[in-house]
Amino acid sequence: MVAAAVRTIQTDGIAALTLRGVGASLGVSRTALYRHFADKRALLDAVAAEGFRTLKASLDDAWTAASPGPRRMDAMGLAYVRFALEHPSHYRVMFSGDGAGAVKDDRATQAFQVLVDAIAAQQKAGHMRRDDPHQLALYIWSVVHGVAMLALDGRLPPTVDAMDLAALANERLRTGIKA
Amino acid sequence: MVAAAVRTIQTDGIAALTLRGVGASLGVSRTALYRHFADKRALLDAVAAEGFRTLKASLDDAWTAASPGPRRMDAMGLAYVRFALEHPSHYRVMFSGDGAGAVKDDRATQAFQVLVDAIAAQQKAGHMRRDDPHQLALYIWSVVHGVAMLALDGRLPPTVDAMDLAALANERLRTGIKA
DNA sequence: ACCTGAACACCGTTCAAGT
DNA sequence: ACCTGAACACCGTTCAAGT
Repeated sequence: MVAAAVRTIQTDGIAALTLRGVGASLGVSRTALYRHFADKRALLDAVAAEGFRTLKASLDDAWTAASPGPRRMDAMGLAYVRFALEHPSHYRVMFSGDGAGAVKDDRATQAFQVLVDAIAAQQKAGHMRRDDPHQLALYIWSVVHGVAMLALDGRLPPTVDAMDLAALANERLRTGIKA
Repeated sequence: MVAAAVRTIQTDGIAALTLRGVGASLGVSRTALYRHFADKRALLDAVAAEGFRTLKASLDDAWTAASPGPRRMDAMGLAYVRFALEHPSHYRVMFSGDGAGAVKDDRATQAFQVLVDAIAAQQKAGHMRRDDPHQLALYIWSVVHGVAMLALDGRLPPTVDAMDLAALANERLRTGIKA
């Protein structure tokens, strides 16, 4: 069900996500979805939860794979933007604003925690200034989220590659918060 | 008409913006709007254009009022985030994704140019590293846009003040791009 | 020129009813 | 337990018709 929803969002955009459509693509009545989800929001929350789960995994992998050193966090920053570019439908739903469901927030917090932990590690290793890790994490999150959203909303000039901007952003970001 | 649309978006959110509602709040039939706007998108484009116009004015004012020096750009960064917080309905519509209308892009480019010009000025004054101003502008835009979007989407912890985060972001941002 | 009412093809959601 | 069809209260949009 969630998979079917993601599929339609991917091909036709989030606005085209309709319970009737999801039902039809599953060969089932529209109202049948109400046996599994309270309403449309609940379906979207499930999509968002799945998104935050795979985002967390991506960040974890990037951090683990990166070799230690002052540039280690760059890998996570790039992985974040890459996730948004490769899963635009998930990403859009994850930050669709409105209200924040409980599940959604839970998963989001876990993904955020990966960032906070990485910051603490870099500080301990003497690679990053010892500001409050939570505040620093919010700042870093803002940077990569900003790059991701501008790219997804088609706000970057056609000549600019989103991942190039992400690389530049990570470079400047690191310079600004180094120890 | 645009004012009526903005009013409803402000009170009830962008999803509740309905042509019938706008018409009713103007004491006019829903279909009457089609004499003035091609469709709903055109109405939203008009809202976005108005938003970009006032954003440009805010940035201009902030830059003009700020005293020269290495910290001069901070005023613009804070003004940007403040605009988003004070005009959330406009801001949401301005970056609602989908497709980019021509008018919308025109105004957006003008607002963006204020940033590019400010960067060039800071570079000339020896306060900022001489990277390509356009790339630098996209980076700075990403930072403030990220802060604004996280704040508007309720993604910041309740304990965190959005303007405080904006101030921290500007501080780290400046450190990362200083000459 | 500007507005109206009816109509069309959609929505999400509810509910009685089926197996 | 799971699904269905009809129904309700909405949408955006079109169009013939009014002044």
